[in-house]
Amino acid sequence: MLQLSYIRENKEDVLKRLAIKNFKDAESIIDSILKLDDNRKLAQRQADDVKAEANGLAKQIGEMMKSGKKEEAETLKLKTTELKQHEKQFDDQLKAIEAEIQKLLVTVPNTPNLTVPKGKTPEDNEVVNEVGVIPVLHDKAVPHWELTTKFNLIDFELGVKLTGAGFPVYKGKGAKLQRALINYFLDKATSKGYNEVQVPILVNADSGYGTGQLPDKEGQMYHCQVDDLYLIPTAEVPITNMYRDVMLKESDLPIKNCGYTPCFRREAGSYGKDVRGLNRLHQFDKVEIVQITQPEKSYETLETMREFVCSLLQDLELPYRTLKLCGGDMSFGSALTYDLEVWSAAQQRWLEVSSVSNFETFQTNRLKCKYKDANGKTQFAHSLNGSALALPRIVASLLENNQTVDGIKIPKVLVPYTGFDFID
RNA sequence: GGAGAAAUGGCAGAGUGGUCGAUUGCGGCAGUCUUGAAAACUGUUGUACCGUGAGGUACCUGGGGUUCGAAUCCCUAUUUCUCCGCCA
Repeated sequence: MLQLSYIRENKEDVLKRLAIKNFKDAESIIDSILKLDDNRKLAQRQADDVKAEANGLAKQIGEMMKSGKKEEAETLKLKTTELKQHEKQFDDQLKAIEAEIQKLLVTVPNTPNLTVPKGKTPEDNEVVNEVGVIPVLHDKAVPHWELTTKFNLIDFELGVKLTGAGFPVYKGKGAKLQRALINYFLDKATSKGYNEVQVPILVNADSGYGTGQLPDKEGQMYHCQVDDLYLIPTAEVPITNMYRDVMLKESDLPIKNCGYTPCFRREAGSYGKDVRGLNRLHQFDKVEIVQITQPEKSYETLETMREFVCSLLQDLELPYRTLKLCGGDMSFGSALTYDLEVWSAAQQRWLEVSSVSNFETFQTNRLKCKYKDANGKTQFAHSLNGSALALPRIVASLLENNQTVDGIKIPKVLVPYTGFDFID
């Protein structure tokens, strides 16, 4: 959520940036917000004045009662009854305006960084680099959904029976490979100073609002209505919300957390060949990294996070490319996002495996996560997060890229974790 | 799941209808003393909003109510603790 004072002071800049994100009706919404805020100020002043008067009278009544001037007190009481009605009226008015402002404010996306490329579709994303060698497969090479069946690694049909499409059952070496990747990712993150946390995978609505999934992505999350809890779409939600309503000290920063969780996404509206096999699932595993930093350090931090994720892909010997997302392809709350995509050799396409973003104060404003700087001034911290990494598409490209006529090679770095170096 | 108790500032913990944004201690910050530090002593120390300012308003877990006036009384939600039951 943008800060109202920031919008007021930088209206032109905000509009210019929102245009990069192709946010429709930006000007009319911003104008409505500012106008409502003017009304809010007026309403508060009226409410405060009435309350001040009532408070003063109550104090007088108290003194009169004490000194035995009962009759005078009774006359004053009559006066306050009238004031009370005004008070309620102004209060209701104020509350209504505030609710209206909030309702509009949460629909405004974060302002992108000025270096974000203009554009509307994934085709407009800027390719930052391409690393690694695209493998040339043998004649009989097949996509991963055939390999997982052939080597009995994943049973998609069984998942359909247990739950539905998009909930695969991993078996044998397939299951072990999952565990190996998770452990490898966590070990590497903790070796870089990230503190490992294990968090709930169901969160309440406050947490959903805190990181911006609500109200923007309401329909994308599984919702347990009986208890009004949401299954997390990413560990970002619980991990970042650990700092909701928290006042940090500057010496606490940067905060670096990592955590493994399953992730749940309804993916309403997705279908077709792009969702085959492991390409798009309703439940998948992911290790997430989250940082909270001082504002002036967040972009530097974003780069180190991106480099960290790249190092994982290099270790896994997967060819990848880095994209700087254009305004139209960025998420609601992000100010700058890098996507990392691995090459899927049998499908002949790039698969997104990580998204690394700087949210600046967009989340911390909602979370009310502040810190005291060296001058004793409190201000919002910046929050960042990135996938490091999401498993399914990593598995897809590992299997496809490393297939030989006899079986599948496991990258060296994973062998200590899997206990095998070949699947056949 | 049943019965009871509780929720106050960064922390601990007073406060049971008016003079309470809230005693006190610890912690933090500043100063005195000291070569420096510790100890001791002195002062200071919540957040948000409105107002050019003086100042005003709100907040004692959240929400509602009673009252001229609520941290204090009532209702409700949530959480915690104790006892009982159940249980990976």
